[in-house]
Amino acid sequence: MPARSSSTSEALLGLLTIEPMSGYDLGLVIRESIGHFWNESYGQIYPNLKRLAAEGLVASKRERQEGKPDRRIYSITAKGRERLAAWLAIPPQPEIPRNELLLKLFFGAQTDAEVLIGYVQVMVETHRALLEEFEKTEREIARQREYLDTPFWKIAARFGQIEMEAHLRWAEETLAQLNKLARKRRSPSKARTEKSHAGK
Amino acid sequence: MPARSSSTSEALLGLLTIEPMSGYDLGLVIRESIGHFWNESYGQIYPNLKRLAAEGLVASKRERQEGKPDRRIYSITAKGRERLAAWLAIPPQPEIPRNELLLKLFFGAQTDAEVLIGYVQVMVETHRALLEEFEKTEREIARQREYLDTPFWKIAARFGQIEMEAHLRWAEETLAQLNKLARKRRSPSKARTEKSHAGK
DNA sequence: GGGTGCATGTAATGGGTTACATGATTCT
DNA sequence: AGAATCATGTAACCCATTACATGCACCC
Repeated sequence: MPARSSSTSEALLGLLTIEPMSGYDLGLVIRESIGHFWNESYGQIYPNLKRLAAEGLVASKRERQEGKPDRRIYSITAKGRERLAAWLAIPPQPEIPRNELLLKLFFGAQTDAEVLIGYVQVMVETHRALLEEFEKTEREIARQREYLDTPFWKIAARFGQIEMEAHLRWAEETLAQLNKLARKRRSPSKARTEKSHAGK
Repeated sequence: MPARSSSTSEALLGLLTIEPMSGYDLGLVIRESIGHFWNESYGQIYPNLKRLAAEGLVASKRERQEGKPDRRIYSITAKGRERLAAWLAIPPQPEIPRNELLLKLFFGAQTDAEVLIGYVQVMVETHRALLEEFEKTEREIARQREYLDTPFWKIAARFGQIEMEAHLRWAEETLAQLNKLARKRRSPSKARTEKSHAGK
């Protein structure tokens, strides 16, 4: 999506500071750690690891396993840590969001309020589940013995919590609004059927 | 980014229900209406309009202007409205966010807390400005004579407000945390220099 | 004369998801 | 025998940003 530069390889380097891992592991770890604010597919992970290895930013060794296929374990090198540090020193780029729910709501006059209510209700369910996940993550981090990384992981989990709580509050407010609109449209009492076009 | 389907053309169709517009106008309108949750560049707008016209979803006519170049004004057709309605009936896809600030914070143990504090402070400033923008947008919508679209625009503006407020609360909490960490690291009292690696 | 705004486009580039391909082993 | 999990990878596709190209008119 960005015409220049993405932080995919830096995300991989960062995860490898926690522990040496295989590409497969990285995929799993991403999903259950940074997955809520940073995603990577295997189609990105494997080619990126190859490139990182070619640049000497990670080292790899084959590991034999019993009853399972061989794994290629990657670990970050000193050079890789330098690259990660350099990346951390660059101010983060603001994200350009693409929120399809909001887009559909913005054009909500072009459809039935009932449909929109359904979308918001689905969102409430998923965000409630996400909130619980973030809370669980925070408790797990708190339970662990504290080391250098934990305060930062907590900060990320807190972001998710606070944002989900805010979204749920908005959803409640929005559902009330949409219900009012649905009622109004169903009862054409003094309802003026205004043009939806602003016209000239 | 999505391998299949994006809502770019539907966003354009939706905006054309408000008023017939040129591609140039669409770019401007996007920035000042849906720009906070949906962006399109001219490199997307113009080719998409062409495709929409070829499919008969929009009609175009050239408009001569004095002192300015000609404009090609697009308006949505009946077929275009059908397409938009069909799209609105499909549940919105959840967005996969990519938040670089959170990613850098997650790996915060690999750099100085001072640097991270700077990033969060910049975020506070920009989000405060955004909050004001959303509030201004809401006031403007409220001031306008109400028609079919306004309640939905308000809903979108409220989302921005509530989210920005939440982010600012998180930022305050996070700055307090980071300051504690910075102080702790500066004074190596009984500070155990634990390994940042989880090891095996 | 040169910068800025209006206006429409195209091309290069790069990134990301999905789908496909392969193959071993364990469980049912 | 067949499904599921572990594991690594490639290729097709598509989409989005950026940069480039063009040209007119107005203002300083």
